[in-house]
Amino acid sequence: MPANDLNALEPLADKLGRLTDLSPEDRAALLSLPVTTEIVRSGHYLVREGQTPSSCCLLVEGFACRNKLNADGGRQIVSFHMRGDILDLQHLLLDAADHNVQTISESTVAWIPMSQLKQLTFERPAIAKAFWRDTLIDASIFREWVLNVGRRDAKTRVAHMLCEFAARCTAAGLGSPERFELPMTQEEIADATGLTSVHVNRMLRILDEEKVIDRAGRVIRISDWNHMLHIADFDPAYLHEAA
Amino acid sequence: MPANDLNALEPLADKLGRLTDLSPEDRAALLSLPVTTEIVRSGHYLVREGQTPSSCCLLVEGFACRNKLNADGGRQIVSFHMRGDILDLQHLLLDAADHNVQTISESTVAWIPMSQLKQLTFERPAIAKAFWRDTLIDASIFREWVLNVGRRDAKTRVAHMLCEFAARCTAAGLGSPERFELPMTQEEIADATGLTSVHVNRMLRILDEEKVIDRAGRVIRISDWNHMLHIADFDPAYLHEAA
DNA sequence: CGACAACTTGACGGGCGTCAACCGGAGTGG
DNA sequence: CCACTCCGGTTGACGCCCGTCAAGTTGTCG
Repeated sequence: MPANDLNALEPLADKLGRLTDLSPEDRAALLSLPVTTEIVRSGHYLVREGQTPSSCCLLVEGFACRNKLNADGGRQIVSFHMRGDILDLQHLLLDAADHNVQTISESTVAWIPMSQLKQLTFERPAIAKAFWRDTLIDASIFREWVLNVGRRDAKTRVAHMLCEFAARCTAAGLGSPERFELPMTQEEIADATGLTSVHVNRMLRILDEEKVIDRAGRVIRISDWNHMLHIADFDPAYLHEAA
Repeated sequence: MPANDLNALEPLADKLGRLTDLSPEDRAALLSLPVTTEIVRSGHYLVREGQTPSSCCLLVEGFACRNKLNADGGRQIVSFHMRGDILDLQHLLLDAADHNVQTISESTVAWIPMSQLKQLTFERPAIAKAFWRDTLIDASIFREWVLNVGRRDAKTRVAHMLCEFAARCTAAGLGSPERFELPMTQEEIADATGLTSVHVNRMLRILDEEKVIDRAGRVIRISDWNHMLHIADFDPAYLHEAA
């Protein structure tokens, strides 16, 4: 658990570099943040609803999700995250966490003291801008998820989730539509799409049978991406990936 | 259509003042923004998906919603807005609109040139902070909506939407749980909750019959707020209203 | 008083949840 | 090296919540 691992911040610097133009000085300032890295198992809670974190959690390797629970204990996953994503940037300006953050695979995370992050955003407007832009893209993704769970049928819903995950993996350099690996269980796909794991399984089987996707365990191959986009009602504009 | 209506910016200044501490100078700078006000009918589009607005739209009076359409033309409302809300702040940093913004009642809106807003956030960190905080709260509300449409049954879902609307109206000085008025049709409630207008009607009748709410046209009275919170699975923490 | 939008209610059907059983692979311990 | 456990995945049977369709009512505005 090194106290200051430069490599841990690289994925973040890369991601912010995709969001906005960062000067070499901005990038250097970012990379010199003090961090504590940690390896955690799948299912580990990084933030729990109600807490007021004093450190900010950066995902260096692996996958995580944000989720909320309803009164019956039903879980709704509201987003998935991967290498380079900051998982609780909102606590820079909000007090208590309004949702949980949990790993869905073994992961490496880096903790950055909130005070240092605050200072960095104060001193470096370009970095504040990149963070704000990241927040706005997050919000856009949430809006698309409201549409996905509210107004699409089960098959389209699952396909859409797969498309978004494929697109984001591709942007993060973790695969391509032609081949990427799902880190999550079918139950987690269900919690993300507002379905049950049984029905997710049925929909995946149908997508496979109809040759929309090609499954081998958790490895997904999508040979006809345009066809998939159509089936999934997926338009990547909401990801705002073009800088 | 006055070119510079000071009163139009008051609701915004009040709202930002609730989000963060603004110095008198910050407030004055905000209030001196050039605006063009306009009165529009219910159903008017203020922003359309795909556009890249050059002005930012502030809701001065009335109500609006953000919505997205799926491939079948189904509409999903992703948020409601009221006096003092900025409707497309995201276009400060994002290019093309990823959703529509539409009034749901006759409304007064104020257009602020994007360039002026950008400059203000550049010169006044406190205002940038307030805007960022507003963005973060928006995102929190979207997350709760994902949970609402994904993991709650129809009755709870409608009740939750009513609770949120009541809470936000109360914060904006537009009513109280004991009495507030819905500006939207039952079809719009349906589009916000991922249901159909027929089923929304059934749920409202049940909530009324069970004395959870008391309806008279679009006027809602909730005498036992704690009971309503329970029925609706509503915890206002996600609104982050305490400064 | 006619037109139209919003609201209301009933009948019926289907998409998805629930329940339950079984399979396969990975990890674990004897 | 095999038995056992456990988690995740798979499949079928059945039922309910909510969508669909359709008709009627109310209220409002011209």
